[in-house]
Amino acid sequence: MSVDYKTTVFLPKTDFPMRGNLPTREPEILAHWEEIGLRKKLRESRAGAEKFILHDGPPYANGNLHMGHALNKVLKDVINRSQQMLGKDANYVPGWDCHGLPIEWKIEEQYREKGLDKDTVPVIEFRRECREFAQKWVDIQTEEFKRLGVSGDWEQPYLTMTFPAEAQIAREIGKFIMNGGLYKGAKPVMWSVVEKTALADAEVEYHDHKSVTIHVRFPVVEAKHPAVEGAAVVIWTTTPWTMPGNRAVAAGEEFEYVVIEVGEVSENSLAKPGEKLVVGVDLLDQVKQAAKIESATELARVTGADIAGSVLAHPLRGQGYDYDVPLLLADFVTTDAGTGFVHIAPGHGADDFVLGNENGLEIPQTVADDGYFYDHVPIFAGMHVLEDNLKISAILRDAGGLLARGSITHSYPHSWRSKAPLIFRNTPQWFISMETNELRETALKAIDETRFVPQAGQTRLRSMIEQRPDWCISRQRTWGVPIPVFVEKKTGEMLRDQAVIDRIGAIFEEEGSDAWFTSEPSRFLGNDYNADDYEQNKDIVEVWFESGSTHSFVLEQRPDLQWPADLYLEGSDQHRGWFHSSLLESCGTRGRAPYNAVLTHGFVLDENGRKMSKSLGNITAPQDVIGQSGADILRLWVVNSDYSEDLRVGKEILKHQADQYRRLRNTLRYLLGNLDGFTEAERLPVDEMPELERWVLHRLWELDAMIREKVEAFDFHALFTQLHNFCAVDLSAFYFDIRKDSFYCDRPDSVRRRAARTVLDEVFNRLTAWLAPVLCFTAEEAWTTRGMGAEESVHLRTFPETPESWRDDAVAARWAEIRNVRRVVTGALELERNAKRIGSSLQAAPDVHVSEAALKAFDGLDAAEIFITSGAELIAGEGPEEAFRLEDVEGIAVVPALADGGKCERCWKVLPEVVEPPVCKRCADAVSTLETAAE
RNA sequence: GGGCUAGUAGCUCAGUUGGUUAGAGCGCGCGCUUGAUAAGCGUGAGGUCGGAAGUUCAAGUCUUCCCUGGCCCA
Repeated sequence: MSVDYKTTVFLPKTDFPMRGNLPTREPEILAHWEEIGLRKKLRESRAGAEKFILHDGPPYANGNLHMGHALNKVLKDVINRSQQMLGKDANYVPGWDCHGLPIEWKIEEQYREKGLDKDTVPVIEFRRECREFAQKWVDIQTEEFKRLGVSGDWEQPYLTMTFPAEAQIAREIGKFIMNGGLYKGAKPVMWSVVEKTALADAEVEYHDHKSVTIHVRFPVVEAKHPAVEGAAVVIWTTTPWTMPGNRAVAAGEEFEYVVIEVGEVSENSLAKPGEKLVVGVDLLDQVKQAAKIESATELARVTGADIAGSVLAHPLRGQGYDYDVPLLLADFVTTDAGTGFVHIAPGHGADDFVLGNENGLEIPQTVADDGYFYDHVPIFAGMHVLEDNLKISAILRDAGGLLARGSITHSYPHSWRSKAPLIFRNTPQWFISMETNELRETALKAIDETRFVPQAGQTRLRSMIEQRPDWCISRQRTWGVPIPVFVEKKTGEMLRDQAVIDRIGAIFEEEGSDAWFTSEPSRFLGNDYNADDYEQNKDIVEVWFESGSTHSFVLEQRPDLQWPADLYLEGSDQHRGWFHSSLLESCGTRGRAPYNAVLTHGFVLDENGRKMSKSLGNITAPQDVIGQSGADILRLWVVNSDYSEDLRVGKEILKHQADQYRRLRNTLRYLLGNLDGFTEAERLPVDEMPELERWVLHRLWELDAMIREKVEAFDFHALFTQLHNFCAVDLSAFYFDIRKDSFYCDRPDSVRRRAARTVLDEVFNRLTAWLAPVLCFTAEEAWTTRGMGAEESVHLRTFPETPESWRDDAVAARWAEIRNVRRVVTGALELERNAKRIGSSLQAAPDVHVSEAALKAFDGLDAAEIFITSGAELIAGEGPEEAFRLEDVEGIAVVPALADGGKCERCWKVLPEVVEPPVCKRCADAVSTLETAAE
């Protein structure tokens, strides 16, 4: 009788498909989670457990997600999920940054398209539209984040524009009002004299503009170097109107300057024969040409360092400009154009302002908001900064200060709205002092007490805090939280009264900060003050202050969270941003950082390490990855990259993620297939297991320890590399391959098969849990496919405890030796295969010559089973000359031979016992139990 | 221009205090299996460690300079 033995073999059986089809399946899994209320169950399951709070840095609500968002949120999710698997209560509350300029622009843009003027729209109406715009993008991004598999409180996220948030932001500013940290100062900003408003950098357009240029003498009054005594330093500027604001001249420290005596000059030259001038060596020819100097004698050469500290006189000395003009050193001085000296007007340039501050210079207010000089400005009062430059240079000429006049057409900033040229103008602003209350010192101490991952973040943040100037928190804008300050008109003093701040907070809490613009000031001031005596500030606070305050209105105020956060996690640009502002805000109000640890990740680049940009056409969009491959593929990319540096992504890299995914998925599938029908009754105690199974348990023990360590270190790259190697090298290529025969052919009640299936069960339980934080969809699919255990979701589980007793270093060492021998055997068989002497390894029965030590490792083991051959002879000794050896494995020699006997039709082994019957004894026995069972 | 940071096989990454022929996984080529089959196993080929100079008995590892990127400033 002929039997189809294939039907008697226990082949893997599972509903878990080989192909993930993730773009379709993932949304189904999301819907399922929604249906069973997974989020609620998760929170309940961890009630009372130790909290792990990763405080979300709010993305800006004004567009679709890009890869940077995806990377950031997936990393956060992997960390939250893995902390959750450690048994902690990792409640994640996502948030959004809703105020600010980019949204204002969008709304203004819409107005322009409709032909409306922003200034004719009531503030409240404008703010309402901004709010709606932000809300729209919050909703869109919520859906996009959810689709990535990010688990969090999407029902109740935090938004910086909710009334309670706005109220708390105002109260936080109030703390700085009360503790004296907030003060009113001034700094130069881009200013449009047409619109009478400050402009942000992004609102500035550059167009060609023709400017009057002047070379001006600054006579040396006190020389630091004898060579410049009696000489005049020459500066060049394209903005004559800044001369009244001049307070210093800057030189380059290592630049070379030349002192000349003027010889002959052209007829209409303003230079005087015999006078001594100082200019940069490289620019001497240009200056001579501009000043129409025909000849000059070089008297000396000096460096910037030589003459620094000299004192100069303003060219209008004696006419109201009698102060000393110091000669300073600055690294922004160049020799590209001009004279090698830069005239410094601290109120009219960013560099000038910083240099002025560093050197304690006066920062004069010379220009009113309409572009006319203030009345208090000597000589120039009433003149216009853009229109009267010729007049200004004539005045300088008459005073003997002008060396030359010219004009230049150059790229110059203009307003994007009015297209009018802009000026840098010193304007009143609100600052938080870095020194009052020792804010800088407190912040630096807080940095030292914070854990940084990677460590380099600490240095970077530290050096920024060390160097940064006072924090300018005011913006002359509309969409944001107003700085809730009243200034007494008579004294110019700001009002410091906690009762007023409390009132403002209470009103904002109910009505939002719109109330600041709609209510009478008396409502906030109460009965103690006369509203007429006070000026209400209309500046809003910059958005970095708002997001820097999220810890106060999210962590402190939600009972399901706690302050400080365990972790802040953002891209490395946030050293200047959120990490920075949160630190300052919290140190200024609470004396310490709002976080215990800070993790930074790099930026997403294309496959060549270039920045992604539309013009390069190298953009990878998360929506496309999800649609084509699935969110789990994107999540896999995150952990397969080293986030401590910049990450690359592109077609080829994503293809590799899909390849790796397939290996993981098939490992799960093989486990499921061979665990079909496994019950507790089949489980075998560890001490009755073969050594191979005990080796697998040892590996699980090792991995368990590794995973817990890597999760705490947030090192998912190392974690996943090892996990993948375990699946590919230890399981698929080794353990599964060897035990395949047992799974398929042993009788179900055999010890060997029961042991192996018990181990598969342990592997499955751990692998699904270990993979779950990353492959959140696939792990769930595998877990629910098996449909066992009380938990309805893999995400409700914790990493299974692994008994210490599974550790067996002796077994590990022995099997390392065994695998070495095995490598030589497979190498020898490969030659046989190439020579067409064998195909399947089961056709072989090699003689393996081994050292005594190796022989001992095989003690009590079936070598043929491990080699997946039909037979194998282990022989102590060196073996014959012609035997196969591997260079890097000493003392192992293999002489291949064909297995002797017939091929068992069921298990395909070639055994002497298979002669008449078509199957071997083991298989005959196994088949008989099946027949018994069938009867 | 300044601060921080990176450049190791086609790809993602390891490479300990400088010390043998620089490793892994994936991909690729070839072979086997056809009972994990749009899977599985085996095996092989790939690197002047961004470049140059230097220190040293010895440099992927230390020093200097240069090139190419990235983030933040100016």
